[in-house]
Amino acid sequence: MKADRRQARQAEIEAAAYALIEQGGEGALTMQALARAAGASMETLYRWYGDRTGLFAALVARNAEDAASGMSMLADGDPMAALARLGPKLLAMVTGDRAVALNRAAAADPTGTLGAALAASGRDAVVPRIADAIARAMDRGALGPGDPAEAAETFIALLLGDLQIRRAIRAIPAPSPDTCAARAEAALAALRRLYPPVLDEPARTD
Amino acid sequence: MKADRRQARQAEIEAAAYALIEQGGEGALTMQALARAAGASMETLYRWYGDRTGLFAALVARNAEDAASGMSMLADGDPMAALARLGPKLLAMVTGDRAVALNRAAAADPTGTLGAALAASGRDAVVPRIADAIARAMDRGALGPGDPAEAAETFIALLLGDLQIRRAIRAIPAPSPDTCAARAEAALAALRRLYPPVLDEPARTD
DNA sequence: TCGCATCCGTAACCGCAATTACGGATAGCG
DNA sequence: CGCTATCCGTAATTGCGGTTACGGATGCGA
Repeated sequence: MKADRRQARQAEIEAAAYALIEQGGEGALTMQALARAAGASMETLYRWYGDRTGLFAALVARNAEDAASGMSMLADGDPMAALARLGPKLLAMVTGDRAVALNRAAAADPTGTLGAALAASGRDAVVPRIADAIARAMDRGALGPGDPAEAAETFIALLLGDLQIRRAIRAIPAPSPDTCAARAEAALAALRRLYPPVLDEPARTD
Repeated sequence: MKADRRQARQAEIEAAAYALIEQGGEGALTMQALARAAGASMETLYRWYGDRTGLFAALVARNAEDAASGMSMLADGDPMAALARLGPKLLAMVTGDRAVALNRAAAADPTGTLGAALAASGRDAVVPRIADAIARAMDRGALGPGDPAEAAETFIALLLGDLQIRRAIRAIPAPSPDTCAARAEAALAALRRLYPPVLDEPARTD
């Protein structure tokens, strides 16, 4: 099987895995169920992914790719506008069925491998970008001076709060897009009040 | 077995259960291991708790009792001082090994029973108390006017952030008491800046 | 065309832990 | 003193799902 063909096949398998997860929870993602749903054999699954944890690690990696592609908005343009666009999207993503299922799987993994991968490709990748955007906003005067890393942590705390753990334990349903938008807006407004811009020249829009 | 004797025996069993959890993770809490550690029989465990989920529910209930006893500080005296004392304790509790293990167990429970119990006896019990304290602080002028419930949510978000889910997936170790204290202080300071007290008479101390 | 590698489908194998069953001991109680 | 209820200790039972094994099909290079 040529390399690109195999890439495509893996994408199919992982898509089937996510379909199982989103439909029946991460408990529904058994190797047998995946083999049947993807039309693959056990032998292939184990040859390609090693074991069940490896499969989940691959899912984490794929999720990270998808997430990163939706985050390019942070790179350029008005940083505050970028944060305003990022907030709802990020919130919806981390409280979505996929991310929640991955979190549950990581919580159930005694080795911590999955959790480390999830954190590395998720939070640890996103927060520095947010800190960069905040630093640019501070440079422009759209936010008052301060430690960008600390401000980014505060923003994340305001935006996400404890929603993820509450989702993980099934205490709350997935928030609606409207809820995500409102919460993101409130988080950004609070960030502005915690780092109030100096008065004379509030911001640029270039 | 008389009722009080049985109460004491249950307390022993549940203490043994927590000891197992804190030592080897929630995966180490098997019914057999608990029976041996507590010197109890399978028959008794199943007669008293029904099944494994029932056992965890009992652990949640006991944890809630212990937590509530440490929260009486919110009732009286200076509300801001009460929040200042509560913050580090609450943060240390929800990121402690016990609470994290219960969260993991709830995440692994497909029925959501455990998660509902955990939320009801935990967050849903605490946040209204915090809102009450904030309302009193607003009345006294120690905080500026606003919606106490909303302010309580903000305080929780600032205090806890996403620490719980990161603990659950083993992305971070348990925070030290110093870290808890610093974070709680920062959260309260931020709350003051988001709800700045009016100038003339900042607070009372009665 | 032949041989090899890889894949599919299905069927074992296997360990683990929840759950159930049972015999012996002990305490309250008429 | 027997009787009953409850508990302890240990041993089956059971089901589930990860993992492994194997026979047949398919494609690809020599």
